[in-house]
Amino acid sequence: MATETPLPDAVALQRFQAVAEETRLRIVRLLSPGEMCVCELQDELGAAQSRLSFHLRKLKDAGVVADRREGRWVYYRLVPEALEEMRMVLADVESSGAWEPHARRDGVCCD
Amino acid sequence: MATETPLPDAVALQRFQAVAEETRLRIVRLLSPGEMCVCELQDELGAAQSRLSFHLRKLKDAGVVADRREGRWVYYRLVPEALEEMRMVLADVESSGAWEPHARRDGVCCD
DNA sequence: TTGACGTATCAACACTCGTTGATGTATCGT
DNA sequence: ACGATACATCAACGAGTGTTGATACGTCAA
Repeated sequence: MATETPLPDAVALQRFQAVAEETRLRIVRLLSPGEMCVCELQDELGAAQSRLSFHLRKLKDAGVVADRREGRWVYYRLVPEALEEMRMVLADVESSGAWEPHARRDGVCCD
Repeated sequence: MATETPLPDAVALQRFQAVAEETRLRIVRLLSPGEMCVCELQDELGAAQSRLSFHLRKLKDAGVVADRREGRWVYYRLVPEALEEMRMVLADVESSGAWEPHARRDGVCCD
């Protein structure tokens, strides 16, 4: 396998995609106070088990949540680093701009 | 506080959805230093015109960008408030957790 | 007016994504 | 061993989303 450029955006993009869905954003908010097992989330969301499992996998693949098995139960928790990284992406975009109107060379924009 | 509706509000969700796409995330980053007209973005992205227009509309509908017409050209710029709001959503989720392992009543999690 | 240019919108298609129901896997209690 | 529970995975379907090419709209210059 050739060294494919890791495309630093790819990870961030996947994380935004993970959060950009109603059920998954609700899951993230539910996990905010602390970890929960799947059955608890199931109660809170009123979602079918396979549906919930599908979304939890999306979040896990994106690194937004992590899981831990304890006996029969699997507990999910947030990964603060992932959320922090997303915030930094947004902060970078926000801060690098001078927000001056049309700070371009004068003349036409298209040649 | 009777705020028993931590449901992800539609606006924040729409904004995350707007950013959670490769082309649109690139657009947001390109607009970071300042506004750009569509043809400039077209050059930078190498995207077809109708495709770019489609994505710009998504971003605009979500309130992530705003546009301004100047003669024949339309300039797009970021809306800092929208980005700030997204950051706050993430910050709220991050801060409200004590990150203590399994801070639940002991016993089973599911009755 | 005419034509050229920049941008938006539309219809059709293709593809991705979320949902559902069934089946599979791991752990526990008896 | 067995059955029950908690969770994951799979296949099929439907719905949503992005792409493409054509067309429409608005602005400017001649």
